Formats: sequence, structure tokens, C-alpha cells
Amino acid sequence: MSTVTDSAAQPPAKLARMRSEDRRESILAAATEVFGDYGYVGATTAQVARAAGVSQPYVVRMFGTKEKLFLEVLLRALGLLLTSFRATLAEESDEPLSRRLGLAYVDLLQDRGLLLSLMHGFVLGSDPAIGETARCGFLEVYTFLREEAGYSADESQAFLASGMLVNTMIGIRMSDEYDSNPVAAELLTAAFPERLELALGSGAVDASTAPQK
Amino acid sequence: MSTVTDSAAQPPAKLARMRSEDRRESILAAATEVFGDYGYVGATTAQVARAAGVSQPYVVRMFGTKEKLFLEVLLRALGLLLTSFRATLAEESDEPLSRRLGLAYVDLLQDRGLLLSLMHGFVLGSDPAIGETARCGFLEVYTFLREEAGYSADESQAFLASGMLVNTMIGIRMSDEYDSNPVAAELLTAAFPERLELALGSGAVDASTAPQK
DNA sequence: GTCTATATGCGGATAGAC
DNA sequence: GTCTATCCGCATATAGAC
Repeated sequence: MSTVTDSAAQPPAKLARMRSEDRRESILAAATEVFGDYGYVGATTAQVARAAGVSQPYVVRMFGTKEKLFLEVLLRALGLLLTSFRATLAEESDEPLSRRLGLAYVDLLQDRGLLLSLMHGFVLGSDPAIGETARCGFLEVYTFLREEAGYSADESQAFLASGMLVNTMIGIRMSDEYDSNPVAAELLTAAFPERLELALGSGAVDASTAPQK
Repeated sequence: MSTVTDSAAQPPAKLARMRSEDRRESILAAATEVFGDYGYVGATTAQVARAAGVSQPYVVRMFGTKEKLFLEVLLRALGLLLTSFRATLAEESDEPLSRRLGLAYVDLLQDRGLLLSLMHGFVLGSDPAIGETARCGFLEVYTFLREEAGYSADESQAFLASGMLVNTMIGIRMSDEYDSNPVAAELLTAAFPERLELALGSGAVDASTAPQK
């Protein structure tokens, strides 16, 4: 009964080779989650590697340094954010723009870690490279609101402020308290004008990476 | 001429002994700045020690672990925040409450790192102890707004959102761009309804701790 | 109360095989 | 393209003197 499957005779199941571009994207996606959960300094390249299903040195090899990897994560996140906003702006709808952009923003929470990684970047202004990228990206979003979406300075402020509160609620994992704490539930409802369920879905850390560290 | 001052015969100038309470407070203040600049994971106990003018092991000895130190920093910051808010609420004034609370909030920026340390805590919900403290503290502020300040849920949301944007502008060091970038200047003006100068003052890292790391 | 010296573990990065 | 093995530095924490 030990030779049931001949497939067991294959060489040690190594990872299938992948086109560099695809592998790159899958590592970036994994890194986005990990950085979102633990922050730039707190996350390890080993965690990223595990989440991406590759070896730790390979992650470093592909991006040069952990910092460069994080910068790529930030740029990718900003790109996805602006792409989503521009698509929202282009589509025709009866809903007011502010509501549509708000929904688009909250929809980004489906890509776990995306807004959180950005938030971690925003708070690391003291790091030269990360700070520069973060400031630049934030200003790009502000410029989008002012020039493309046609918002006033005050409208932009209010929109960005709501966004930062959303990020904070996610980062602080306030959704953990939703069921047990009525105050938390009220706060969450106020923070997520619509699509509250999206906030509640992204509570815990993915089981595949969480316990190992 | 070698015995001009007998005081030179003293033992190697060690640090003056201090009452435990005072030393504790001075370390907490130093830690608040360092954690604000580099985050919980990024900051080292050696940096805190240097900023406080004591040895690294002493910092650990006094607080047990780095994590416990950070938790104390968070609790201290939350305490100062609520104390400031309650004082604002108690004072009589013709100004609308929302403006006065907003000013009180921005005034906290004078205690460098205070709001920033909080922000770092808010974004680390994945850490059990830190997350718990952060959620609890955030809810305490929300409860203050709702019950003591008499805000509605929506008013509270708007206030907290503005606060999170302020925190982000400080963390990202947007003020560095104020002079050279008109867009950044406009954004900052919108983010700080009043007391913009307080935001601009807290740009760089203290010279005594920055370069060493 | 405060320090110096140090053990220990962990994480980023490199070398080199396949 | 991807891995294994490993080096090295750094940061927390401990031991113990003063």
C-alpha cells in the first residue's frame, strides 16, 4: 500500500516556475497584507515570503531591500486607489459623486492591507524615502480631488478626513468590538456611511501568517 | 593651581538620583517623542534612554518590557488628551464648543509625539495588548464626545475624522512641503482650521536622538 | 536608583547550488 | 527563477556591581 500513487516519485515538489511579472505581483499582494497588519518595521521579509509561498531570500533578491519592497507596495496601493477613483469619476450615475467616491474607497478594503499599508506609510514621515513617497502620494490624491473631481479645499478636507478615520477604524480593529460593544457599533456605523459590512469583514489576520511569528 | 576646586574630587559625575516618580515621568515624555517618530516597533529602548538621559537597561528595568513602556505612553497620552478636553469643556467661553475642542486638540501638538504615538497605537490593532488599549482609549474619547460634550454620532464622526487627518498630516510631515509646495500649503490650511502654525512647528526630529540611529 | 557588561535571539542580506 | 545555508548586526532583556 506504499505505492498507491506514482506521482509520489516526482522530485521534491518545488515551486512551479513563474513569469517574473506574475511572481512579482503575487509577492506584492502578499506584502501588502503583511505590511498592513504589522507595519513597515514590524513585518518581516520571512512573513511576506511565507504568505507568498516563496523563500525569504527570494523576496529580498527580487526587490533589493525590504524598504524598496515597501515602497513598491505603497506605489501599487496608490495606483490602485487612483485607478479606482478615476473609474468612478468616469462612470455615469445618478448618485452624488461624494457618495460614489466614498463607496469606491470603502470597496478598496476588499484588497486586505491596501489602505492599511498606506496608513503605515503615512505615519512614517521621518523615514526619508518612505516619507517622500507618502507625501507625494497623498498630495496626488488631494490633487485628484481638487482638479479632477472638482472638490473645493473644504470638501477635499472632509473627504480625506473621513478616509483617515476609516483607515484608523480598520487598523485599530474596532470591528472586533462590533457585536459585543454597542458604543463601538455606533461609532463604526457613523464612520462607514454605507457598506459597513465591508469594514466588519476584515477583522482578523489571515491564519496562514498570523501564528508563526 | 591644580586644586582650585575641591569639587573636582567628586566621584565620576553620575546622573543625579531622582525620585522614582519624576524619573518615570521624564522617561515617559522621552519615550513619547521617540515612539511618535519611529513607531512602536521602529523605536528602540536605547533611543528612549538616550533621549531621557539614562541607560538603556534602566528603561527596561523600570517598565519591564518595551511593550509595557509603550502601553504606558499610550495611557499617558490618552489621559492628557481627555484632561485637556474636560478642561476645555469646563471653561466658559463665547466660542462654539467645536472650535474650542479643535483648538485644544491642536494644542496637544506642543507635546511632541503625543498624538503621533497614539496614532501608531491606533494602527497596531493586530497586537493583542496594544490593540486592546488603543480600542479602549479610542472608545473613551468617542464616549466623551457623545456623553460629556453632547455631540451627535455624526458630529463625533466629523470631529474624530478631522483629528485623524491632523494626525496624518503630522505623521507624514506634510509641513516640510509647506514653503515649497503650494498644494501642500493649501491642504495644510484646510486640515488645520486654526492654529496652522502649531502644525508647522513640529516638522523635524529632535537633533539629540535623530542622527544616532 | 542607576550603571556596565553581556547573553541571546531574530531579521535582513549575501553566496552559491540547482 | 528559486532554493538552502549562513553571516552579521542589532535590540531586548538579564546579571550583577556600585
